[in-house]
Amino acid sequence: MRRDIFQAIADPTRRAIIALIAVQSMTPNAIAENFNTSRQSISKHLRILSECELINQEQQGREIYYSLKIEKMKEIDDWLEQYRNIWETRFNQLENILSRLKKE
Amino acid sequence: MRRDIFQAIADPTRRAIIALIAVQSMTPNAIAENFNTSRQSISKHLRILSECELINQEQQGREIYYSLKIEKMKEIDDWLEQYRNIWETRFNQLENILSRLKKE
DNA sequence: TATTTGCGAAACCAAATAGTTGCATTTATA
DNA sequence: TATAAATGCAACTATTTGGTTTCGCAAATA
Repeated sequence: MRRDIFQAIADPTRRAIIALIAVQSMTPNAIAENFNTSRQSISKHLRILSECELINQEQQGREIYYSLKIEKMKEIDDWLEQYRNIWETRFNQLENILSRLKKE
Repeated sequence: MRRDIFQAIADPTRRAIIALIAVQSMTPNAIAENFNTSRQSISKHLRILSECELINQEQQGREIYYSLKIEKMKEIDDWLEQYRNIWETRFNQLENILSRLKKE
């Protein structure tokens, strides 16, 4: 069973959940209100996000507040780093070509 | 059928293919040599990457050279932007707290 | 020309996924 | 105390996924 951050963000519903709880912690019910799917399916997504260590949960009485572990999102950023180098190099090369063309 | 860049990078084999062809364009056979899976399964991954518009292909005789559309990777970076703001803010807040503690 | 090579596509299969329904448990409230 | 609300979990289902095997086609080569 693959359980990494790339798996976590592959599903559009999970990306939407991430966007919601990035702003403020929310209960499963409150999250589910934003989708036209059942509360249980949201709970399953939350479990997956939890297994990927992408979210925190805090029990408050009978409610559980979920929030985003923002630092985990940085892992994607780290992975992207190698490609960012490539596209910036290409962009600079393009700039050089353009400025050379301009001079001629 | 979901076919977006997040789907594309969800699979570890596809991430490895992306890493390979980011450096230089390669044929399916050459790519497959780097994995212990069949050429056909690599071809299927290439088709998915193609449907996500993540790769270019260039026919050369009977060989097809695949390369990464690096600018497409930037889409992930754009999506990350919103979260980058959050984690940088939090980091700055932490820094402020630390420097205040230091002064006291 | 006959054979080999590189490739994509189709048919098939097992496992994973996303969703549902139906519980059980704990906490709040009438 | 009885009931309602918030939640997680298990069982089940349909669909998707990643892989294999087999095939056909076009290009290279003997």
